[in-house]
Amino acid sequence: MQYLHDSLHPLQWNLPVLRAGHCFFPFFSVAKKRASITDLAQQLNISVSTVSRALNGHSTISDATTKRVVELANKLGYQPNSLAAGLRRGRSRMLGVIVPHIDGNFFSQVVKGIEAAASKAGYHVLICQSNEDVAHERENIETMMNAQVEGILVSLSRTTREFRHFEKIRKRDIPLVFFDRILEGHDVNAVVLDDRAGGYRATRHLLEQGYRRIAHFGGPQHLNIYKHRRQGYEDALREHGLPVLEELIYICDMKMEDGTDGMKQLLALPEPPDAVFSASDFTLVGVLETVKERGLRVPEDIGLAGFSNELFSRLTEPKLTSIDQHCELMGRSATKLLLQIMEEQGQHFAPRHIVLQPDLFVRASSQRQEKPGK
Amino acid sequence: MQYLHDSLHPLQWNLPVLRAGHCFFPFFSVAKKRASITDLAQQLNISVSTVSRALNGHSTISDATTKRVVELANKLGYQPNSLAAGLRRGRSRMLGVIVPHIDGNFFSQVVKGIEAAASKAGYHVLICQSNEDVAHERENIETMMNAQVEGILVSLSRTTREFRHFEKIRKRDIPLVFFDRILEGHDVNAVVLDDRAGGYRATRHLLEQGYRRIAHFGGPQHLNIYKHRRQGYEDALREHGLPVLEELIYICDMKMEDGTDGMKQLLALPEPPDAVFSASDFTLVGVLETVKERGLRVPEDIGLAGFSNELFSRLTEPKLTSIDQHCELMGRSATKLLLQIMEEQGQHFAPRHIVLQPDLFVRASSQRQEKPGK
DNA sequence: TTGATTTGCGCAAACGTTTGCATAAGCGGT
DNA sequence: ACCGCTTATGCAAACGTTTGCGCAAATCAA
Repeated sequence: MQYLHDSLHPLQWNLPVLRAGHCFFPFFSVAKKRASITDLAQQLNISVSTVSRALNGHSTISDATTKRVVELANKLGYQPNSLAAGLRRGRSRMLGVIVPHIDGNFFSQVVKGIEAAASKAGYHVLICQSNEDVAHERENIETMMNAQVEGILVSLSRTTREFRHFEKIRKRDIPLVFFDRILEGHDVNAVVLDDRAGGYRATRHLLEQGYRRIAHFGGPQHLNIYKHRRQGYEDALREHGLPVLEELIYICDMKMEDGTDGMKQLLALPEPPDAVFSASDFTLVGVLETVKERGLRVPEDIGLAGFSNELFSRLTEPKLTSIDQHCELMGRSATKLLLQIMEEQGQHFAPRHIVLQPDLFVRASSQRQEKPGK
Repeated sequence: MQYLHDSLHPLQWNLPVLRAGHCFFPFFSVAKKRASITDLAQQLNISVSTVSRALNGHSTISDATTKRVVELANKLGYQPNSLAAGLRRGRSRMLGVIVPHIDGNFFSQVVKGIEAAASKAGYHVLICQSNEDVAHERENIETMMNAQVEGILVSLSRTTREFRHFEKIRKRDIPLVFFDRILEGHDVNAVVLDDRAGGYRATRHLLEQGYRRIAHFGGPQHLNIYKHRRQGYEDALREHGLPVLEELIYICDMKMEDGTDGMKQLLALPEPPDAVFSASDFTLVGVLETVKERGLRVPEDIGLAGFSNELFSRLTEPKLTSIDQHCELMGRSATKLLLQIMEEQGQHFAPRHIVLQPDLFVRASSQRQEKPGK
C-alpha cells in the first residue's frame, strides 16, 4: 500500500474559505422571531389555552375555532417549542444512546435500528460516544441526564469494569437498557446476542467439516461478548470429545494485525491448527493473509470462521464464513424494550433480558466437504 | 453462500421475555423527584437567583455561599434541567444532523466527526435519517425545528431534487450547513469533497500506468458528487488527448450488483476496456468479481480504481486502489463551520464553501508498472 | 319557567431556569 | 453623622407550553 500524497492536506481548511463578498439573500428582511402560541392567541382574540388545546386536537374545542387556529398556525409557520412543552409536561421525548463509537459496521447499524424505532414512536435520539473510555462514559451519562432524556440505551465501553456511574441513572428512575456489551452479574435490562450459541455454532460447523485442531482468537475476556464466544467454542469442542488447548487460544484486541501476529505464533507450533474460529472478522482477515502468505490453502489446509458477518467477509478470497449478529434488529429490539419499560414506569418489574439468536453464514473459507454438514 | 437457518428467528422477542418475578432493587425507596434549583435554595435559605448564579460561577457571589451551594448540589445529586435553561435563554445547545442513513462507512464516520466536534464545543447532537427519501427529509426538518436545534447539518437524500423545504430553515434564520451531497446552483454553506479532483487523480493515475481504454462506473448524475467524479474522469482523459466514449460510461445505482452487470456489458464490447474507474468501491468489487470470473488478471489485463477507500478495499484480492474522502474530517469541518456561522448570527456573510482535497491510495489493483508513476 | 347538563372557552398556576434591577449591608473617607 | 462605593443577595418577570378548575352560554328535560 502506498500513500500518494499529491494533494494538499486538507487540514488547512481553517483558513482558505471562499467568501465571495456580502450576501444578498432573496429574503433579506427576515422574520426573526418565531411565532408562539401566544401570538396566535392574540391575533385570533382567544386565549392561549384554547390555542394549545386546538393544536393538540382536544375535543373540547369547537371545530370552527380549531380550524381558525390551525389555519393561522400554518400561515405564520408556527412551530411548537418542544423545549417548553417538555418542560411543562416533564417529558422531553428524547432518548439517549451511549455507544463506544458510531463508526464501523456494528454500531452504526444498531444505531440505525434505534433511530428508526425511536422516531417511529415519536422520540428523538441523542447520541454520545464514549470512545471506549469509561471516563467519557461517565460524562456522557451526566450529559444525558441534563438533557432530560426519558430513557437511555448503553453499550459499554471496553474499559468499563464497574458499574457505579450507572447507579445515578437508576436512582433517578430513568429507564435504562443495555445492549450487546453488558456487565455481568448485574441485574439490568438488556438486549444481547447469544454469543455462546454463535461461538458454538461456528465451531461445530468447523468440526462437521472435519477440522480437528481448531484455534480460537478471542477478545478481552472481561467483556461478556468475547467470553461467551469463547465458551461456545469450548463447549463445541468438549461435546465432540476434544480437549480445550490453551496453546490454541490467542487472546488479543481483535485488530487485524492481531490476526497476523497471532497466526504466525500458532503456525510456529509443533502441531499447528487446521482451523480458526475468530471472535471477530477483522482478526480473521489478518489470519487469512498470514495463512495465504505461507502458501496454505483455505479451506483445504485450514478452515476459517469469524464473527460479525462484516461487509467485507463476502469480499475476501475466499469468502469468510461468519456469524451474523442482526445488528439493526438489536437496535430496534433494545429501543422497543426501552419504550416498553418507560410505559411501565412505577411498577417495577424484574430486569428483562432479550437474547437474540445469531445466524451462521457458511461461505467458502470453511467448506471442505462437498456436501455441507447441514 | 448458504444461509443455515438453524436458529429460531429472533423476531419473536416480543413475547418470550424472561421475567423472573417481581424486582427487589437494593434501593427500593427511590428518590423520584429530581432536585431543582428551588430545592437547593430552600434548604439553604437563599434565593434561587443566588443558587443559579453560584452554580454558573458568577463572580458576584461570595466564595462562601458558592461553596455551600455546590456542596449541597453534589449531595443531592442535583442535575440542571437543560430544557428549562434552554427555554429561558432561547438556546438549546443542540445541533441537528440529517443524513440519508447512518450505517455504512461514510456517514457513520462523518457523524463520528460531527459528534466529536459538537460535544467538544458543548453541544448535543440530534440525529435523523432521511432514508434517501425526500418526504422523510421534510419531516426531519420539521422535527429538528421543533426540537429547537440551534443549527442543522444536512447531507441530501438521493431523491432530493429541489430545495423548497430548506427555505423554512433559512426563514427562521437557523444556521444551515450542507456536507458532501448538496444541491448545486444554490448558494449555501457547504463542506464538500473535491470530487472532480478525486475522479481526475484516479483516472490520471490509471493513464500513467499505461491504461488507455478506461471505463467509468458512475452514480445518479443529479447528485453533485457523482457528476463531479465523472467530470474529473473526463477531464483526465481529454488532457491526455483521449476521447470520452459514451459506450465506456455506465451509470447505475452504485450497488455491487451494478458492478457485475455493467462489467458484463462492457466486456461484451468489440473493444472492451482495459481499466475501470468507479465512483464507488462497492461497484468496483462487483466489477472485480466479474473480471476474475472471466479469467482476466488484475492489474495486468485490467486496472481498477475506486472511490471512498472503503474498509474492504484493502481486503480484496488484489487490493483496490481508491480515493479517500477524509470522512471524519468532513464531519469535523462541517461542524466547525456551522458553529462559526452560529457565532456570526446577524451579520450575514456570503455562503461559504469548504472544499476538502481527497487522497489517492494506490494499491495493487492498478499498479502495472514496477515503478509507480509518482 | 326552572333546574340540570353539556359545550366551549378563559384564568392562572405551574415547569426550572436566567437575568435586569433593586436593595441591603459593610466600610472607608469627610 | 452623612455620603458614596463596593459587595452580596433577593425580587420578580420572563421563556412557551400544558392543564385543573371555573364560568358563561347554550341545550335539554321536565
